[in-house]
Amino acid sequence: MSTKQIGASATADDVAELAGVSRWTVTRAFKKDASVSEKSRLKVMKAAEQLGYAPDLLASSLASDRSNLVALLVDDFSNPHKLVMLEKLTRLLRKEGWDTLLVNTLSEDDASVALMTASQRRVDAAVLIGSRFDDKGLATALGARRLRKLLVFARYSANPNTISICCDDHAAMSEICQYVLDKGYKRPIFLAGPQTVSAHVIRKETFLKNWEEATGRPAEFSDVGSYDPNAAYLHTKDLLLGREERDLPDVLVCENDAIAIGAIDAIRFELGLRVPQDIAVIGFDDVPQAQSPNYQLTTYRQPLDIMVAGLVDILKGEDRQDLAQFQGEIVVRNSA
Amino acid sequence: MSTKQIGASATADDVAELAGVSRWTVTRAFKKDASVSEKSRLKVMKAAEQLGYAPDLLASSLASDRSNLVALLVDDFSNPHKLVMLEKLTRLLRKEGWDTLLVNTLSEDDASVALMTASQRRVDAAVLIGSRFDDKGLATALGARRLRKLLVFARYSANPNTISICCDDHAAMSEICQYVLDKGYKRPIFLAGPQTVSAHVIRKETFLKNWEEATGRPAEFSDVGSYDPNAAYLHTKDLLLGREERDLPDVLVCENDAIAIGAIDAIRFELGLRVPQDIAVIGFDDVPQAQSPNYQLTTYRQPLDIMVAGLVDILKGEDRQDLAQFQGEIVVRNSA
DNA sequence: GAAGTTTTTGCTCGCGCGTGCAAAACTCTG
DNA sequence: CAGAGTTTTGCACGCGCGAGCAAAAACTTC
Repeated sequence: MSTKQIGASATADDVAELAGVSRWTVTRAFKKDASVSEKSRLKVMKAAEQLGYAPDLLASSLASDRSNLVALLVDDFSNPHKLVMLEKLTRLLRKEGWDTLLVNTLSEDDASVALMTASQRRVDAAVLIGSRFDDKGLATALGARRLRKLLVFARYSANPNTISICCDDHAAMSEICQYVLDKGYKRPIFLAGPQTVSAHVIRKETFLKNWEEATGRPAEFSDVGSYDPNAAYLHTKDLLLGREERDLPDVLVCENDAIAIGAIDAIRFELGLRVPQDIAVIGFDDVPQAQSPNYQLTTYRQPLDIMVAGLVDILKGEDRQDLAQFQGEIVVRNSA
Repeated sequence: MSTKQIGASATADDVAELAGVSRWTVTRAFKKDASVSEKSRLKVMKAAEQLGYAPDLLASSLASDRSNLVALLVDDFSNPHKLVMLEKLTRLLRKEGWDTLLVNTLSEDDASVALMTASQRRVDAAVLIGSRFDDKGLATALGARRLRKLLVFARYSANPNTISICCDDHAAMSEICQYVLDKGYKRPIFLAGPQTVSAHVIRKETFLKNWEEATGRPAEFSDVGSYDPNAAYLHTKDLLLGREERDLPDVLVCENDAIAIGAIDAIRFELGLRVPQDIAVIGFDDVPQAQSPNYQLTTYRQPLDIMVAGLVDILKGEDRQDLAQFQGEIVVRNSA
């Protein structure tokens, strides 16, 4: 029957014929814990090798209703931390047998469309890695779709249909606040990112609240429009340039490293001041740049590897309830 | 027939039944240039809306033998330029109707396995974006597989089965060399990345050759093991620390920005020298960091947007022969 | 309004594989 | 070597949709 064309891809039928077994034996030979005799498995493998056969994952997904595909939705590529996360996620996922669909959420209101795209590919799960994803929008998008699992990575989501994998921002920021107090800083400014999403408010609110409780005075804050270092540079310049010395902060507590790095540049090159002697800076994430001697950024490191492993557990169907409470650690360098 | 479960995904059959048309009319209503009457298209869309239907791309791919999927193979996530490329690629691809499979090439010899993975998903094309992909390995991997197209992005490949989309490295580096000569630098060192892949040698060879032709003296060079800024930092330190002043270079010409940035840090923080007054630095890529006032890196900008558009043309089946000759431009900042 | 032309609709067959069951082949015991 | 237990193999059916053709419907024209 199967008159193979040269270069055409072989199917399980072709392999079966060549190996002298049934198609289903071929299928089983390629499945991990399937019941095949060693003898026929070898026959199959030899034939498959000859024909250059590999199972068609499309057909397999369709038939089995499991795609072994995970969609990663990313809405912000200016934060260098994204690259670190992408690396760790794609690495472990692939090791564990999942392929990764990378979906660039093109604009603010594109998340639900992107989610739809993913569901049309029958992904086993969609993972949101972003700053602008809005809980409300997600609830809608999740509606009647056949999205098996919706995860939010590295940030908390209150959406009940969603699984958050993130560290305990409240605890983390409390720790940072305590560090700032211990170091004796008096006039902090909190530099927050876009505050459109409720979850992002946690770090800011925590810092402001803890600071006020500890000192009796409110702390100043300011919202940068994005997590882009260059944007943070301009924002910090606008915020601080021209201030009297007594109105300047002695420490900038930043929602993350992307902001912190831009802020450091602005302090040095726009204000002509020194970090940390004149103004100290604290970040969050511990991006690769943070260890550059240029920045030596004191920051907070999330346990990314463990978090990714937790994500994989969820994909495997394990029931984990401890995924929104990971503890990281302050990495003390020279910037504060 | 179709007793739909709540929350279960609707199929074209369900929609057809509800809309009172045949399944194929439903299919057509969702296809761009298909012939459907406006009347039935509306009926279909209304029914689809009610049921939350969207075509199953898996089944569609299987039946049509077109997946609208492109695999991006990335083997090096430490170079920040990768994030820029990923953003631009995923953005345009999605706009044009392709989804993106991001494959992390885990180790040196994993490229062909990764390629296999992609082909099992029936991707319409696989795009290599990396530093370590080896032409020879690719030739093998490409063997009898059903990879429709294999592209190499942002670097040249001599593999005949492969389409390179890159700028003219020879011309670019000649331009840089001329700039270095014009500025009157006398003792350059070329800092190259991993030189395992023949294509990477182009920039280095071009610079060394042009320099020697112009000055009659050979230029020094050194190979950094990777495109990681932190690695480049250490390498530069080892290379230059302890040299007599007359043995120090007056300019470092770097294969790309990742290396250049690490080099600048090393010059400042290990040698205690100034950029560009003591040692100038030139990069390649124009990563976002290059414009930081900290670095103000003079570098070479590739026309990424046009290159990505070229890639899309290829995917669309257009025949373009001009894809390995893109011209970029030197971006002069303060570092050289 | 008949005949011709164009648009729209329906349908058969197949894409490549997995599920779940039943038949077949083996293995073991007394 | 019969009978019971175990492993291995084969198969009918379906996953959801698309290509390509033929039938039906809608328009034109005179």
